[in-house]
Amino acid sequence: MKTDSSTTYEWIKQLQTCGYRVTAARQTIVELLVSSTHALSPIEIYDLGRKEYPALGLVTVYRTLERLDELGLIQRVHMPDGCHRYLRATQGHQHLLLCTCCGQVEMFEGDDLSKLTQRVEDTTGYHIQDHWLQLFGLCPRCTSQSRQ
Amino acid sequence: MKTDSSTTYEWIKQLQTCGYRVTAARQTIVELLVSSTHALSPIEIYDLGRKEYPALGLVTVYRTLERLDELGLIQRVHMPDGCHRYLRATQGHQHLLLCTCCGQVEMFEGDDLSKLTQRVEDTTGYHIQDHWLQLFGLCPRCTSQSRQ
DNA sequence: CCTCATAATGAAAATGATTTTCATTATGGT
DNA sequence: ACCATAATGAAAATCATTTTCATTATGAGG
Ligand SMILES: [Mn+2]
Ligand SMILES: [Mn+2]
Ligand SMILES: [Zn+2]
Ligand SMILES: [Zn+2]
Repeated sequence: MKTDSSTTYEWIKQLQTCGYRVTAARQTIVELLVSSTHALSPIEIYDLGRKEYPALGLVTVYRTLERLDELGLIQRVHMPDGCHRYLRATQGHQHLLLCTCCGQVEMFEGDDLSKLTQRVEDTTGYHIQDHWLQLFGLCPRCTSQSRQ
Repeated sequence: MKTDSSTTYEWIKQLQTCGYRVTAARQTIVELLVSSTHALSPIEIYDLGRKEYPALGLVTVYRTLERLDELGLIQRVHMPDGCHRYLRATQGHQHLLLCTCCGQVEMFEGDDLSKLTQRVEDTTGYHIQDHWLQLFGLCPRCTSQSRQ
């Protein structure tokens, strides 16, 4: 089982391997993303990050998110309001399930959209490159709370 | 076959039925949305609309889109950059297929995500309420152009 | 048709997220 | 230690969207 700190170390090492420098700002941001159970907005990362490293700038948060996204270490979550949040990427093809109440994010895999994709290609003549699939619902905790 | 103008009339009538007033701004915006083959951004609607009706304000575009969305006459398209576009809603449950090159939007139906949804509910304990599914690809025209 | 309450509008300002600019600082190869 | 330059943070700019507010236009009722 991978601990958060070993993952943090690996991410930093990957940044280094790609020629990026290791900085306090990046370490702070990486630690937050590695250990968070829900998708973080840039502002959240900024606010949480400054508790650890008060000099952190919001712009650096955006720039670091860009790098980590390039390296495939995090993934973007599209929120209904159009803003973005970011989440540790997992290995393999996965999709997201968001709690509409508390924001908790769960991943799931095993969608097989190939039949659907094939049929849509045949019907429309499009050449399909990518897909977005996100599910929305209530997490177990919010479900039981709303039932009262 | 429904003509654009009869659809425009119906939308206006629906607004009226719901107690909204019929105005030049709303007629202009409705006409554009009814006849467009691709998803329009608020700014596009504003720019196109002012050709018809120069006094049109961008705020009114936003407000009218809100109304039409409430009535289920249009649907929101989530773009990769986080901005929104709007498109005539179709009857029944449909999804979008966007050309990543020219922005053309195609609708398709017949996704059956119920098995997937059920499995994810069983696995995660979430109570799933909704889903987003969008496909991205190249439309036939853009496919042939990019092949040269 | 005329009146009038008020829904709707557009201009301007405010907001909030994200990006750009730029002078300063910190990293890491030498 | 030195130094080229990658990275940073502050401030300003940009862009989409929302709020505020004074003015205008709609449509119900007379
Ligand atoms: Mn998938
Ligand atoms: Mn569906
Ligand atoms: Zn929840
Ligand atoms: Zn195209």
